[in-house]
This record gives sequence, C-alpha cells and structure tokens, in this order.
Amino acid sequence: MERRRQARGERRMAEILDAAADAFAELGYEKASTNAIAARAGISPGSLYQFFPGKEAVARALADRFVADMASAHAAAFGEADVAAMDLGELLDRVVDPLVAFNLANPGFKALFARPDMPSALAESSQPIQAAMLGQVEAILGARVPGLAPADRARSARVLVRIFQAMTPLVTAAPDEERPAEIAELKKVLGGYLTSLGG
Amino acid sequence: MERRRQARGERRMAEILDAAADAFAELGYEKASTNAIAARAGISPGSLYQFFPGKEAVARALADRFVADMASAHAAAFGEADVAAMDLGELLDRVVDPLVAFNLANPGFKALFARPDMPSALAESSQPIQAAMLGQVEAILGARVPGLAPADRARSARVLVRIFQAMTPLVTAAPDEERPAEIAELKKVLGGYLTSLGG
DNA sequence: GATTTTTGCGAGCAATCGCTCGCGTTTGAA
DNA sequence: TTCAAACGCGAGCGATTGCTCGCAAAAATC
Repeated sequence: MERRRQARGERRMAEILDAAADAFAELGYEKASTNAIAARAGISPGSLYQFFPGKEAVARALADRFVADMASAHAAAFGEADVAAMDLGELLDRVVDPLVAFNLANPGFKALFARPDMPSALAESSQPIQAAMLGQVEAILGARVPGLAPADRARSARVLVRIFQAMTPLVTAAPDEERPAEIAELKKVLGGYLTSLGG
Repeated sequence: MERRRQARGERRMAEILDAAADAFAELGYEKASTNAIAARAGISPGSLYQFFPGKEAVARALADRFVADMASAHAAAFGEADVAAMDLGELLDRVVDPLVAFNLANPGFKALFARPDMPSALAESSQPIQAAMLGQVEAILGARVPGLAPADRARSARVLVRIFQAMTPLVTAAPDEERPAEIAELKKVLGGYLTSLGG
C-alpha cells in the first residue's frame, strides 16, 4: 500500500518525527496525543494521518530513525577496533560514552527505550531499538566471553541492555556536575557484571 | 478531615486496594481506570470515591500497604543477623530472595515500583516504597562499606535499587524453569557492583 | 490546459477518562 | 425508637483521547 510521496511530504514526515520526539520527551509516550504531536509540528490532526496511520506508526518510524542514527554512531565509535582484545575499561568507554551522548542529544529516545514495563503497543514500536541493542551486545559478548552458551549469552545480553535502560534516566536526569559520577557508577555496574561472567 | 469509618467501610477499603493491585498488575497504572478498579471490587464508581478522593490516593494507600507488608517480610528475613560480617553471597540471598518472593506474590507491586520514568503523579504515589527501599539499602551499605562518603552512599543506594527495579520484571516474567537462572543473574549484577564498591 | 494524486485543513465523532451528585438504604449511637 | 452519619448506587458531567471525513489548494502527470 505504498503511496507516492512528494519532496514536501518527506519533509513533513521528518518534521512530524521531530515533533513526536519532542512530545514523547516532554509528556511521555501515553500522554503524547496525536493532536499534541500535530500541533507541535504545526499541522492539523488530519494532516498527520496523511503520513502515518496512527500514533503507533509514528512511534515505530521514530524508533527506526533512532536505530539508524545509533548504528552510525556505533560504527563511528568502534571503527575496526578489536573488541575481544580490548581492555575492559576502554570497551566500556567506547560503548557507554557514545550511548550516553546519544541519549542526551535525543531526549525523546528514552521514552521509547527506558521502560521495563512497556504497554504492548509501545513494546512493538520500540522492538527495533531493542533488537538492535541486543544484537550489538550479543556480538560483543560473543567476542569477549567465547565460552558462553548461546542461551546464556542471550540472557546476559538482555541483562546488560536492561541495566543500561534502567540507569540511563539516572544519568540524563542528573545535573551536569554530577553526571560524570553517575556515568562512572553505570560503568561499575556493567563492568562488575562482565567481570563475573569472565569477560 | 478524618471521617468516621464503620467496620464495613474498612473492609471495603481493603477490597478496593486488592482490586487496584489486580488492575495495576493487569492493565498498568495509567490504563487502570477508577471505573475499572471499582468494577473489579464489585462496587460502583461513586462508592469508590466515598473512601478515596481519587486514583492517586488509591495508589498511595496501596503503596503504604505494600511497604508495611515488605517491612515485616524484611524483618523476618534478617532477624538479628550481622549484616557487616555476613558473606556476600548470603547477604544477597537474604535480601533478594524474599523480595523476589514478594514480587511474585504481589503482581501489582511492580506497577508502582518498577518504572524508571514515572509520571509525576505516580512518582509521588510510589515515593513511600522508594524511600523505604532506599533506607534499607543505605543501612546495609553503611554497615558493609563504612568508608563510603554519605553522598556516594546515597548514590550507590539509588543505583542498587534501580538495578533491582529494572531486573524484577525480567525475573517475574520468566517461565518457572528459567527463573532461578534470572535470579542468579540479578545476584551477579548486584554482587559485582558491591564488590567494585569494596563491600 | 486537463486530470489525477498528494497535501492540507479543522470541525467533530465515538469512546474513554476521572469524577460528581442526587437519592435511597444500612448502621450504630443516643 | 429515633435520626444523623456512613454506605451504596449509577446515570451522566466535562474534558480528552485517537481518529475520520468532506472538501479545497497545490503539485505532478498527461
């Protein structure tokens, strides 16, 4: 059911996603109404539905855009580094710092990501993000703890992503002068767990 | 503005809290409407408002009841044990196992507790729970890592509670046969962090 | 220039939300 | 036995939700 888009329309879609990120960041997912998103984008509710069939589709498209942005940030941070041989502290820096920066630069991100108890609609919308994060973490885990059985590796990846999800609000909500300390704690938690896995 | 209650009324209030716990567990905090809570309690919406001025008050009362139940469970699990001298593994067992059991026995609990991004209304409602947990963890932390500055101790307590919040859904949602493995991971995370603190 | 498709609007729909209010019944103290 | 207070009901309030629909302007296609 693809539909022919004009350049103007593509621009509108990007504006809608920007507005949605704003609204999610400020109001949270549930309270960010489609009318509110449309108002922030400077368009009418009807126009929003020309581009997205509903709020969930907006969220999913926003999640896809976040994943794309994150993937390039991740690629830039790692380049061709050897994950297996890297010092644990350096590994954590390379993974955590860009992700924290990404969260600070995209306040709407955590509304789609940092929620242990997602409503089913939101869970489906944010699934691309979850899948992307889990994949990257599993790859790192496979390189650093080769002895780990696949089921255990999957479980440990879930744990690591969960920890990051949970602590992200703590980091982003902290005042600037305390943020480094919060980031240090996050790295302690992740590092402590990785160490106990043997990585 | 206290109001004289009959025994019948007190019973109703307990029934309403039971129904609210049910509704929170099944629908989540936001989608658990006062009408839905009243229906589950077998009463009319109007009757609910005879006992609670609103949804937030119901949540707060439920939180208070959870805190009371938890406190007695905690007391039973610790008795007069020496927290400072205890083996780390035993400490984790004594803290984690009863809390996990409590979460399994009270499915509504996590709706008021396991949410990193609480709406302000909910944050206020669940504040008693947060405060109680933080207090207990800070006490343990003070006994085991006496060298920790007060600000660092407070921060570490927040981190530990956060980790527990985040991983609780992973543990409770797991099928019975995988739950022990998830609990083990939770203990690894907490233990790894405590170790890196020097405790 | 004619036609089709895309873009745009905004009043307003049905459903749901938290909550109120009028009125009847039950209860317990006097 | 009396009577004020507590309990209970449920229709329905005003507001908000996600979303629709008829219709007009703009752009792409012919």
